Amino acid sequence: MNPNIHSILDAMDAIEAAKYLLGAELIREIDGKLLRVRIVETEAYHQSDAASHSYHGRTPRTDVMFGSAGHLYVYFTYGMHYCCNVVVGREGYGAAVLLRAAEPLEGQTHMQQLRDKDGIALTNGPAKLCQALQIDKVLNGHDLAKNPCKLLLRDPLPLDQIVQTTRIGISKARDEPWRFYIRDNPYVSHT
DNA sequence: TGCCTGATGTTCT
DNA sequence: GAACATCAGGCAC
Repeated sequence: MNPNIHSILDAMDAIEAAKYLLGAELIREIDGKLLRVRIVETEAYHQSDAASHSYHGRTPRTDVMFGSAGHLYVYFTYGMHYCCNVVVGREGYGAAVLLRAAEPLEGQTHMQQLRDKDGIALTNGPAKLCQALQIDKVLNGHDLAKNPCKLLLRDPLPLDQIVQTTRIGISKARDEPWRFYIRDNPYVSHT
């Protein structure tokens, strides 16, 4: 049974949650096919973070980020890519954890078809992950306790398996060490 | 291996 | 009208 992800994530700030989500599984169901991945890389974003979408306040776009924890915040970027975040923290505070990379556990064949790629390139980047799991704006605001996209929390990883570094792919607040990944995992996008 | 660039939509100023 | 939490392909070294 999936524990209540809403109450667990509601009680965490983005940084705690970014660490906690490492090792968690994302289960996506598409046309009866099951795709399952293990999250291996995350980034924390919150309201007092200049690189966060919520930094400039609540707008129609960032609305779900300010909503209740345990929901999916999907946004479109660079004209061609989606990225997905897990909303965390209490309602009314704009915080989320960007899912940057994951390790396929089940349904690789279907992911290959969606991505037209194979191997590491399947899910080793935020937009790649979304493509492999067919996550787009339709799922923006989706409740991760429900099908067709569920978050399955796992026991927190031992701290010596988690690497904490500065974030990548952004221009603001580059120096904040709010990126986390699982040590020695080949699917981590950049080390 | 590593830099540079093009593709391209949505949001906010 | 510019910025953007990106990716993949091309070319130089």
